[in-house]
Amino acid sequence: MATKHDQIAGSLVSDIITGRYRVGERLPSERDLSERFTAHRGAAREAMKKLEQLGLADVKPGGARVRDRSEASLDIIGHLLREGELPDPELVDQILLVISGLITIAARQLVQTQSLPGDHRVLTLLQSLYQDDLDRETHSLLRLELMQALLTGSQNLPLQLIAKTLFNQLAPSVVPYMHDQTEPDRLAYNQCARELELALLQTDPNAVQAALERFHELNRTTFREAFNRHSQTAGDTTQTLNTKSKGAHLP
Amino acid sequence: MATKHDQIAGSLVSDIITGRYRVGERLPSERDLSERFTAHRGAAREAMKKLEQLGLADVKPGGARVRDRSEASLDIIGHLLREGELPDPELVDQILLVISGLITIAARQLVQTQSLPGDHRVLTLLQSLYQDDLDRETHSLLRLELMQALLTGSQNLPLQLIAKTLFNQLAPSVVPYMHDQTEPDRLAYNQCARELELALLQTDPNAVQAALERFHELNRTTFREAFNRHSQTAGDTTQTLNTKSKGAHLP
DNA sequence: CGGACCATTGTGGTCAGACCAAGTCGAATG
DNA sequence: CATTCGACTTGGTCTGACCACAATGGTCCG
Repeated sequence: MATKHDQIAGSLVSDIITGRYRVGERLPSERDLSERFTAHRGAAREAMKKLEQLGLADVKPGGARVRDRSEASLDIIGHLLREGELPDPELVDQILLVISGLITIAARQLVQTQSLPGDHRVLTLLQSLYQDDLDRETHSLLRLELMQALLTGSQNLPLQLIAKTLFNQLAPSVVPYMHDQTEPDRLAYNQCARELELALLQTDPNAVQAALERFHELNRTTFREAFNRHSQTAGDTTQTLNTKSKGAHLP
Repeated sequence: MATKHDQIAGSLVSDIITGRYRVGERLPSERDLSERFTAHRGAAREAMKKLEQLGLADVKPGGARVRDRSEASLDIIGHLLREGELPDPELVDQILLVISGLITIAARQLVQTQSLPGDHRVLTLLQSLYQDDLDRETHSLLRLELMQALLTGSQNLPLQLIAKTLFNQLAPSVVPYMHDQTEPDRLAYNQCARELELALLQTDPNAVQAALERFHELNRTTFREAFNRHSQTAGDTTQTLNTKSKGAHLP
């Protein structure tokens, strides 16, 4: 069992995110909550603290009120993804779009600030991606490492922090569906790896961006396929949080 | 006077950010801190909570340890900017670069998902920017509103949250230097506003990006000038609380 | 009858002191 | 010398109380 304040916070976060409390509405008082959850007030207090930290509520003497979602912290993304039985595909797509964009920015900054040495991490990784004898998992990992390397190479701290935050929130909701993904299009990946390599060596930001755009499009479709396959088989799960039966008998 | 836990947290954050504690090193215990600041342990506890929330420390039974900066939350940016007597120009530049990139992503998504009606907020704002009889401040505000409108128009929640977070952290450290900025290059702005308008109406993502790139470059230089001017005249500010003397009287 | 004023009440904010479980670290032991 | 074990420290939680401030509703005055 989670701690008391985690229970309370989780319940409140869920209630707010799903819109059971309207924006501006008053939240229950700490004393109310502590009674309802048979906890001491400190627990309720910590829960409210968490809500405030997430930017979901505005807590001050006299009462706590619900904030607009657009005023929230980036950390609510994880909760939004976790809310339904399946992550909202549109939200996932938006996140992927942003991550792609961030990586592109990083890559552009990478080539614009310095001409990278031939043994730069990014180039090494790209060459590894050429190999034809990689299994799917290794290929996935290398792609991830490549993105990570581009971000690190940018030397742009805010950029790295944003990307890490986004990724950390996305990963837990998405990894379960990635295990048996379809075979990626190696040919396309190889081609686009070569493009990227060339663009990097020529320090041409626009070419880098173009190559990355293709790369991200590949990733996106690869992911979409795996995800869609799962969302089809999850059509009739009406349970809340336990005993997920994925009765899959499609034609 | 700030609250006790704010004092403690501020002190610790500053110490960590400036590197007075090395990564992995143990932080003082809550009981130590509460004694040193003549505060209740709860205050020290809340301070540690804040450190954990900022991702600066890893606090668990047995002791709290300093985390690597790359593991931190995006919210440390504000503290990093606030740390010196003047914000680190390089960091500011990185942030501006990221914000620019985010807005570009937003604009691309805006034109790719829907052809916008002629009376869309963004277009209205662009037309306002044409006018020649705007004073500097109005022009600034309109530019800000334009960026805001692009972000909102993207309908991309993660994107909006990130941009808002970044901007909110940057603003307080930067606004003081923006009041008497130099006159912006109206001609260039107007030209690039027209470009952007055309690109938006044609729903051409690449043209939108190109126009925005020019726009951001203008903003960046406008800002840089104002900022540089101040960093020159800030040689002899010896207030604050430690009377930092920075010699620096170059030709 | 309407509006300004004020005390009561409830709220979050803080404090004090205690106990518990988990981690730390050094001493005793094989 | 390596391992184990136990005392000690640390954060985590709980209890209960007091404080300052905001909200609320009633009262009083115009």
